[in-house]
Amino acid sequence: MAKELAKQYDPKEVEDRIYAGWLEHKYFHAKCEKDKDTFTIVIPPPNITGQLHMGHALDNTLQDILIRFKRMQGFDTLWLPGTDHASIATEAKIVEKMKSEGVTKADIGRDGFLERAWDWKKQYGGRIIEQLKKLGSSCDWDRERFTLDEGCNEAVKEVFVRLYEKGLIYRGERIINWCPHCKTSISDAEVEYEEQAGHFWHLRYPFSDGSGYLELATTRPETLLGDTAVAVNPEDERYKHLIGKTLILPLVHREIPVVADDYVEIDFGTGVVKITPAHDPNDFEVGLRHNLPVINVMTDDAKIVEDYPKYAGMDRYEARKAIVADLEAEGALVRVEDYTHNVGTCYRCSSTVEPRVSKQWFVKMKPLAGPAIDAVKNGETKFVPQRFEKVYFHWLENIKDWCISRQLWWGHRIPAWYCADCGEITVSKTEANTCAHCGSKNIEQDPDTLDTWFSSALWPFSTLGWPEETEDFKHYYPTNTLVTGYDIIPFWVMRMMFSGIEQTGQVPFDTVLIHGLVRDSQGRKMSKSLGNGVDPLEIISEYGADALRFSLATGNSPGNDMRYIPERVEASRNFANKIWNAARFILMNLESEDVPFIYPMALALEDKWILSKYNTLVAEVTENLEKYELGLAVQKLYDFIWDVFCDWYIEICKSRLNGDDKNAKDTARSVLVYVFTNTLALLHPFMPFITEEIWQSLPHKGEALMITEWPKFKPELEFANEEADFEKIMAVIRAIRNRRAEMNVPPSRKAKVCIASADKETFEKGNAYICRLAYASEVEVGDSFESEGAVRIVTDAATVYMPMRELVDFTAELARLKKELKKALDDKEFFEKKLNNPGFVAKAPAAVIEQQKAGLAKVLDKIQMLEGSISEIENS
RNA sequence: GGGAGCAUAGCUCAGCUGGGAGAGCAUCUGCCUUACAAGCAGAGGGUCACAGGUUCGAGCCCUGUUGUUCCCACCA
Repeated sequence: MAKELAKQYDPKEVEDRIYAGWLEHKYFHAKCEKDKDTFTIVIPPPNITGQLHMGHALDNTLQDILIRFKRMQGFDTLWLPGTDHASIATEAKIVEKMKSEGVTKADIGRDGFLERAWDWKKQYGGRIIEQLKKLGSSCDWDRERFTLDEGCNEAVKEVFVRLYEKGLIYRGERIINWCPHCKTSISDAEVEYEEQAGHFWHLRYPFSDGSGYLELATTRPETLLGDTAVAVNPEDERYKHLIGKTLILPLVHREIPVVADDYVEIDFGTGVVKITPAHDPNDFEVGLRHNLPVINVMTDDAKIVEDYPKYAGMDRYEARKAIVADLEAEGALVRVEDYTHNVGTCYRCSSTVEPRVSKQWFVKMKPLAGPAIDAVKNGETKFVPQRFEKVYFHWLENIKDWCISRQLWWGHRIPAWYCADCGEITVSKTEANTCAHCGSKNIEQDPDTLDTWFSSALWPFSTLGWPEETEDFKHYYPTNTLVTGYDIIPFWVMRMMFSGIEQTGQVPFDTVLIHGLVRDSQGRKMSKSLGNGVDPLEIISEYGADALRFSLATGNSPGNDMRYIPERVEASRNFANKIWNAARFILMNLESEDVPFIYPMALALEDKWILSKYNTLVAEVTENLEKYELGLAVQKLYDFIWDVFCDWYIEICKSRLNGDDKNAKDTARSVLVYVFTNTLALLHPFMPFITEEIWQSLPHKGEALMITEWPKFKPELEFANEEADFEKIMAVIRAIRNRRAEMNVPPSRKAKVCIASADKETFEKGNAYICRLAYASEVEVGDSFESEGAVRIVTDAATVYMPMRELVDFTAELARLKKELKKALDDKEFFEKKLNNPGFVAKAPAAVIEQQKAGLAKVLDKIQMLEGSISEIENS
């Protein structure tokens, strides 16, 4: 940065250059320093299909803030990046692309498909990484991982085999959620429910003995083909006597029993439920209890199977129409009613999920859930904010076995082989050639792959080299903070917790920092279909990454959703510009032989004030960051830099900088540089680019701001008395400005300012800048002044007289002073009431009582001065 | 049906362990004061949803009500 700087900050010119510099010096690289405490974050790996969106921008901004903060604090920090193969999402995209070329999976086969998938990964997998760099993410790119890379693959196989051998992974025929579009099973967590308008078809099933009918209702008449019973509640007086009788299933004309089961609600509908074990999870349970046959009526793309020739090949909705028509023809349809109900949909493609009985692999969850619950209950891992523990507990406490097999090709292939001779399963970490049970070579590997979340669940340790006892694993595991959105708790956080505990014996991280969603300016979810998404890259190119990061960090509290408001990014950009200009000012006042700030030096009152303020800022920002109150920290930095440092301190320094006193000038310069560069350090985690750029061009020690030491609170910089004294001067300046504005006096019209105060010493110190900031021609400090024809301004420490006779309306002046007096008397009453309250004096903490007493004393002084001024006017 | 969040200035939101309500934007007034008009100085604007309670003291804690958003469950 040259000494002649542009008036406006141009992030485009700075950001890529600064980032390249950091990379070149390997500042992001974790060196596995054994003597240091570690701070580790593993990135929530974005999908390789993905593009950076606002959610990523928020998530990664928060992580980068924490990592940069801890790095400056001297931790051996590791932010481990990577991407997720996202089996179902990626496979869907590739299939879609193939479709446009007229190619199907069957055409090219498994190997051909995987080849395409890896090409895809090569082409798009790096895209989002480049986008994360634009944001300023200080990830250790040398350690970048991929959920499907060799190491992760090893970890997956290791875990699968371990769990299998412990009996925690099993294969079984269960009812699962099936997506007919993706043609794969999906887990319970991957089903989203949405309300849909539908119908309630009231049907009647005749008794086989011809003794009448039983009426029931269904929302899915096509499943009738698979009915194997009808159920009633055992306590239902209407139907008790019918239990055990048989009915003739309409259309199919199969004989099915009437069974009794508690699951049936007496009060809902007719109190009779058709039971289709193959296509409804509740019915499946009923079926198990009553030993009912399971009849699958649908193919993997939700068409009716060939067993029902009339409907075979129809998809479920076509079949529904046909079946309803036939039921009507057969006289089995009583009536149709409109009905809205919740329908399960696939979280990836939104197709209606078809519950289906199928042979799949499952993880037995109960034994794994217990320790994961305990780890949070006993505080080994805590959620920020804590309320999300409830979500976590709720999921784990009600968890069902996790269906982990997917009928997909892109993913970790299940390491299980089936023997054609003895029918046994061989599970092995390495490629199996012979059946472990009978030695036959006639074995074949399971064609399915694992749920993409199976590998994500291992991410905090698989990425560190586990199951090998690597140096990285020993040094950096367990990790510290996991940063993610609340929507990912059931998919990922929970699974990392039980996997980490089960596999490594330790929780994978000590803190889970939860953030909300970034919504559009109207509070709607950003989505492709609404077209309301905001592209972070466009924002970065228009306003700069720092401005985007700053907006995302400001005014956001953990766990709460936030809206993306364009004006806020603009405000953040303005803030960056403000900092830039403060830097310009300081630079233009520096001289080549500039003196460093070495305490103690001959500090002026205002120097002690700013140092004291800065010192408090250090303590507060550090504490806020340690407590994950990032929004509070950044707000304080904003206020300090803009309102305290720029609007007051810089302005005040101008008189010394423009003056002839060399020592005073040097002191001002060194304090300016000291406070500013250290404040840049505090701001660096939030706005890394501009702070680094400016810091580099100011006098500094060290190579780069991002690796300098985090500022520390220094007792020797605490100046409580000077702070209070200086506030008196500020109050006077503000009061004068206020009065002048009210009287419409332009700044160009200077006036003499006379300050009468018991604390003359303080006001004399401020003489020079009171002149400057209060538009005074000269400032005189004394015990009392000739008041005739003067504007009177009363603060709690001084009475100010400004001789401006021709501008003063004394009637109005008197009214104003009386109004202020009234206000002061009210304040007096407020304090006295408190201090005269025995309960308050007896129970309130001493500090609070002191505070009230001090307040009262100030008000009393003010009242005295106001009364003096009023009587002066009245007597003149 | 169960659970959670939110309700604070015109708008969007902060408000840390309870101690006289804050910011940004918008509005109004006056300023090109040699770092910054993406700026400076000032002003107006709030019964902190409502009703109770605890407390010397409540935006903050407790109970209830209303409105709103979300998550889970799924009565076929």
